[in-house]
Amino acid sequence: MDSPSDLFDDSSPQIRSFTPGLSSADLPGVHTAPAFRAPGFPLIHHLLQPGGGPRRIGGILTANLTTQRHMESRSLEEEVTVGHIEQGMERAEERMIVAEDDLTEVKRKCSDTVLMAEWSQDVMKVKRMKLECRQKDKEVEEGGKRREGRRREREELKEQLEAARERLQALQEKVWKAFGEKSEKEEKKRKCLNENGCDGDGEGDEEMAEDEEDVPGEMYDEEDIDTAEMEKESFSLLSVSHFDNFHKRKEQLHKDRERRIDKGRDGDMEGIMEGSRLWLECGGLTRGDWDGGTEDEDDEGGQKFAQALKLELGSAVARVIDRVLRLYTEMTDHSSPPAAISFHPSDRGHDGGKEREGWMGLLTRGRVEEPMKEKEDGDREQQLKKFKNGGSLPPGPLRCSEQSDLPMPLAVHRSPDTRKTFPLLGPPLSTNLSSSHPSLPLHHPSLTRPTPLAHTPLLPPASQPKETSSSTSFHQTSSSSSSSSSSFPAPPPPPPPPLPLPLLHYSMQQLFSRSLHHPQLPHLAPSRKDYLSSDPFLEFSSHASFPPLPFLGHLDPSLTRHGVRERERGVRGDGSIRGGGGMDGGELYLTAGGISFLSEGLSPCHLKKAKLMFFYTRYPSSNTLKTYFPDVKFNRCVTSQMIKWFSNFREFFYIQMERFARQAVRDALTRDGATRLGRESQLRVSRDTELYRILNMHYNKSNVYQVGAVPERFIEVAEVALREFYSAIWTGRDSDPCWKKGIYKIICKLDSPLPDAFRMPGCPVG
DNA sequence: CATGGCCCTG
DNA sequence: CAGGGCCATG
Repeated sequence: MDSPSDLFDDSSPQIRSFTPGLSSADLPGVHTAPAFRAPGFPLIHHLLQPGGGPRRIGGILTANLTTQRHMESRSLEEEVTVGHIEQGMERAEERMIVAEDDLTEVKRKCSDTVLMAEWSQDVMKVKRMKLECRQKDKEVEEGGKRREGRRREREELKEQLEAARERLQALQEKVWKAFGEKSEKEEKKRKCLNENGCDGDGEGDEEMAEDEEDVPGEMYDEEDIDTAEMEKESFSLLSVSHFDNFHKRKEQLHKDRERRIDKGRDGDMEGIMEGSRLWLECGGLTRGDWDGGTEDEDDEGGQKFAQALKLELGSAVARVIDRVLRLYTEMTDHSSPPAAISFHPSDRGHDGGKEREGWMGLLTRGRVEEPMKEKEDGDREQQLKKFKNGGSLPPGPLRCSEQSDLPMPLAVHRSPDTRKTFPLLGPPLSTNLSSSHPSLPLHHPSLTRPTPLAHTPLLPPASQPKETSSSTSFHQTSSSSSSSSSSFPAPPPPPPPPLPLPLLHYSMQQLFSRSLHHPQLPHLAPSRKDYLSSDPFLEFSSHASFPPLPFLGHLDPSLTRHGVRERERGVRGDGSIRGGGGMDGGELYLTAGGISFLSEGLSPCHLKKAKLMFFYTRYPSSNTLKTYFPDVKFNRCVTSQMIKWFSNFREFFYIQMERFARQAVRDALTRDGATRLGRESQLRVSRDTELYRILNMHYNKSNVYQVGAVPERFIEVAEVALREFYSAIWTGRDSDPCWKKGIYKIICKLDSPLPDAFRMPGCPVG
């Protein structure tokens, strides 16, 4: 039960426990309300400073008592969600289990079985307590007598907290009995020396110092990191010996510290985040604890573990309390239902962390996609609901109305009072595809027009597409028509298709993000699934070999969220350790702060993705690129490189067009008898032509899109280009030095909106 | 200054 | 075929 692998299982329930009820439609105000706590509210972060606990034996006790006082002074009159406390307790328990594991390791060295047994017993007790708590929660929730129930809840919770605290203290004592051969003071002195700035007994000073560096600035951040760290920690527990692990951590610690020193004091938030990260990074070990050298590991290992343990316990309890408090403050701030507030990363869409980060991202980079996406979901769902209920809008293609309703998908971070918006409907470029080219059938799924037009000949003057041609090149593929609602919540009851499983191997990133816990993504909100039903990419997903593209980007914005965070922090190459080298070329980055998915540079993966994107857009704006490469840290260089990519793509494209056009002209000239027919056939770009083969080879080398999956639209565009080239050459316009410009102009208007799936960070498997 | 196109190179 | 350099354009 308490095997290390259970840690994962143990932690997943709490992820699930709150997410399902969190569909944004149910909580209209959630994503609008600033969920992060009101600025200036002190909470008890100062109690949470990690150094405080381990450095003095009474640390935790002090913290707890202070916390208690704090709680009582606030009197906690507002309702408190049992669930959150439970969550906190679970986490505390997790921590304890981790600690327990550590202890097991130590135990093996110290062979103190008795203590171990006691410890296990205690842990079990806590567990049991937790279970009871959970049961009570359910009872209480179902009871419906909110008011009384809450009051009682609070009482019970308080009691339980007390009990937990006491238990933790007891545990502490036991641990210290076992490992505290050295006196606390000695330990402290030693550490002070290591820290080289502390005047022996100055607890206050120490606390202050710790406050500056290690206090988690935002619980949300801490939580996020915490989870990641837990995972990492647990992971490492499985594979690496503790001491190895600790040494690694130590190294990272050093790096971290260096970086922090480098960065100096600019950016309080960064510092804070770093601090909390640092803390968690070393699994609760205080900085400097491991500076002592490596020889006497076994000797001091016990002590250190005890310290780590103590820290873990202390922080866990403190966190629980802080959670409660935070919850309390939030309850007073907004009247949203308790369930709406969750501190688990998995609902980051509705928690303050996400929101904050979104905003931070906004502030720092002006990127709005990430925060928007969250809202989009809600909006989509709302809209869906609206359709179901009111049915005021006609089902089916609604792009025009949408667009009128939605001025600029990505332009502005809309104010919280979200109107119905559908930013996902398409990238900004979609406007290019207005009916300014009436002669060109706009076949792209998301380019549906108010009235379905019959297919019009591609080439205005000379050539009419023949039946065969239209059957191959122009046939409205079932997919394109069926997904005509591509970027829109489709007709009223769209049965959410089953989530494609292969999703997971789209990129290792997913594996590492949350799939670790639940590969099946059971917490998917329905609104998210709607993407699947309405996304043109379904077309491709249905192909066996097409790994269902990156819906996870939406499903699990934590990826991009990490990206935002890293972005905020301005991670440099030196700060990140390139990890997961063999992972499909993905952008898995191990930074000091955890796994990050933000790529500093561009990988072959990105190139592949860009090529696939070329099927849709030949002239992506830099904004589009930024939108659809959320895992790329865009700087001038990267941006221009990517632009350059597309420039190269175009170049190749046009070269081929010209080549084939010239060939066609030659053919036409040589076999003038069959001119007409020959020319017609030459100017086709159906899927069985050489030109198509070449293009596909180039942009879809690994056949991520199976044959036939390449967007029809692209073939049309290619055909247009080919014919333009042909006619230009035929009429001798190519003598003009810039004869291609006109063609470019035409082609650039034929860009299609990119499927939402491309928003996913990562790499298309192919 | 950003961007795109073209030419050229390795 | 990716990318660098150069130039034109806006």
